[in-house]
Amino acid sequence: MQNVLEIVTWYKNNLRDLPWRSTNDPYKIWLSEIILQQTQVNQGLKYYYAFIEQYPDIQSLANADEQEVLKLWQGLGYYSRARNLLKTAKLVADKYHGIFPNSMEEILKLPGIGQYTASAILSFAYNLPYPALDGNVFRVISRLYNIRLPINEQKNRSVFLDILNEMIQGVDPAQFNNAMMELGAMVCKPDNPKCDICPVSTFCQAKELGCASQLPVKAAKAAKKKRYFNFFYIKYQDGFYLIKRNESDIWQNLFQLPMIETNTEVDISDVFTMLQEVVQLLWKELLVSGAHDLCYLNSKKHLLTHQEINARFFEINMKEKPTFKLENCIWVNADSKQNYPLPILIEKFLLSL
DNA sequence: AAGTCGGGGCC
DNA sequence: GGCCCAGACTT
Repeated sequence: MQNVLEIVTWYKNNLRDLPWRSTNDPYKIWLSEIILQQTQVNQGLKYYYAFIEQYPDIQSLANADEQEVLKLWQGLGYYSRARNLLKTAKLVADKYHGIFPNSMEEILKLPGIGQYTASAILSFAYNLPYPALDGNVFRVISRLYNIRLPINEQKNRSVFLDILNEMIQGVDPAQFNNAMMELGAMVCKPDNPKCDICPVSTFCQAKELGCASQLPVKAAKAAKKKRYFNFFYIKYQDGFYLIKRNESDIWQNLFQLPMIETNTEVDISDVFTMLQEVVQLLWKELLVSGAHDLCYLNSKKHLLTHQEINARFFEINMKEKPTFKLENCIWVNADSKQNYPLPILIEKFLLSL
């Protein structure tokens, strides 16, 4: 295909001199690919040098301990990459005699290596014709061929791979993959693509249609759900009740004020209904379950995740006829940036009394 | 299929 | 402030 030749030729004349491009040592290729997952080249470069210096080959890495590796990884983010790096080093050292496997089937079994990284290693280290489909390549292909299928939907992946498998025929696989990513990183950028210097602008359908900036398409993420946690501060004698959360949700196993969750903001007229449910919950805990999950504060820290939690507290005095007072209700809006631990939510409420 | 893991660069 | 980056993994 003509556009492939243009891209590869452009790459040969304009490539950045990056250390992992002047080797086909599978260890160095693999290391660079792990470091560069979701990481820009400029950010990953110094970590690559540090790792190569500290661990010049896979055996030396396999002998390292996890804390040492994590220390070297510090600041890069996505720390499971570092843990998987060590796991794979040990695996390759032990089960593959220190030689990186060279088949798709074997390489995909290694921790931290998915479809992209497997293809990258197989092409860069062993020159096998597997197209590497990363964020750059998704963008280049979607623009070149005006493909408006969302790139974050798994079912569309094969559309891109089919095209790439055609393109990679007859050219050097390593150069092809490098060229596509380099084009995406340096020219066909997310914002302000440099179409004026692009070697394939005359082949590009997005360029022709003037819609490059709108590609690639990503399916909208589902709207964040709001959850409404209606807490009841139920006084009894000198104390009040806490009840344990289950383990399949946020704040796993933490104790909290008895609570009814709703998916909309409750009307004050619903409070009595909720209160009846809460009292049933408490009685069930007290009488049926033997109060295993009742009644004291657990200080373990579990942080709020991405969901937006709206917490409302109702003060109930069980000595009298159950009542609530509006002036004793407070709202706590905890968003993902604030990361309120549950104990702090409860504390805020108790301090406000 | 959706959620999670991060720090940095860019608009 | 939102999106993106040489994605993989768990639920």
